Amino acid sequence: MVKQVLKSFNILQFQEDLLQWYYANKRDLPWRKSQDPYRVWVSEIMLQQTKVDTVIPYYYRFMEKFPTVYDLAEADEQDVLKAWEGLGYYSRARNLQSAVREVVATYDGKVPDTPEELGELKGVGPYTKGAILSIAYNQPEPAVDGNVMRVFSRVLKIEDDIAQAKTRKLMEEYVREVISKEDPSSFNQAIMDLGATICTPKSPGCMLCPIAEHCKAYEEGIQEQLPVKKKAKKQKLMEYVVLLIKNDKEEYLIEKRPSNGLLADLWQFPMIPIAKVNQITDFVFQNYGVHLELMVSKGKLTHVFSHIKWDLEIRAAEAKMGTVTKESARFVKKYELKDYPFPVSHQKMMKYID
DNA sequence: AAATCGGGGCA
DNA sequence: TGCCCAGATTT
Repeated sequence: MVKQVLKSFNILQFQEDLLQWYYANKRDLPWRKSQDPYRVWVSEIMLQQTKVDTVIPYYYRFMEKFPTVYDLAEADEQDVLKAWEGLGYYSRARNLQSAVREVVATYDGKVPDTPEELGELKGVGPYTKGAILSIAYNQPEPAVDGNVMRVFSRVLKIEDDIAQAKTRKLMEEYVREVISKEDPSSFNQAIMDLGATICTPKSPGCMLCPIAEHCKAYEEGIQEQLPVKKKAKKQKLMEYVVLLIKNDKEEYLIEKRPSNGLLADLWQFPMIPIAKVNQITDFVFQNYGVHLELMVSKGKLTHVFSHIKWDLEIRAAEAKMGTVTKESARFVKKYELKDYPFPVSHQKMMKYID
């Protein structure tokens, strides 16, 4: 099947046209200044489901704080999460540190250069494994991300649903056949640059495309119809009251979220499910050991995740007595809040604090 | 195979 | 609003 599609495809000419364009037009990105596998690795984790422009400032700060695998391996998890604060998908940060510790312990601090060893590391899936092998170690391995699937679906007119897992495997087969054996690092990065700047999801710039003459979708004028992707289902609504609880020492009650699930290990102000809205003081006393006097509502805000939508009402409260009984909760001064990693939704609430 | 896991930018 | 983004892991 793969060979059949590629029968009428000039692989060598495609490689040359793509690479010539890349050598002349490649983006100047901070993680392209060296082939240090650790630097490549960090960049690839940060770039998962995240735009280049968003990553750049995080990447600079992270590499300054954790320049080598040893610095990251020895760091406190909370410091790593603080460096990741606002970037999202926080399990990436925890998995990265866990994997780096594995590299220090098992591979003497040297990032592995085989698919088998790399694939065993936490947070390193098929894409990241291929990206490290090709970009840092110059091996002709596929690194199939959203860009690659979009470009290849158009160039070869592949109409499979790219939301399905088996389609990624199919794409890897194509890339193995088409990838440059002389410069696989540049080849993979060239496809990504092309996907990010020319072969974009909407209104692709085919008139500027260096490989338009190889593109079956362009030939038929169906580039806007590809790739095929099943629609995502809409977010589930979750409603909470969020309490900004201040005690007589001008401290605020915060708690650490569980180490599994949504926003794992990040901190937040206490959230009360809307179903308990009529028993807030009881709920807080039972769960936190704190007696409350509820104050005015400070306003509402919404926060949208990939699969959940939070509707939040912000409510002030004063702690009257009692000691905090919840293990994961504590009162902290306003100026100490900056030392804890908070999700963006709770950063938005800081402005309601006196 | 489908659900989970964040946040920002864009039309 | 819905869609996409240099995806991986869990169910």
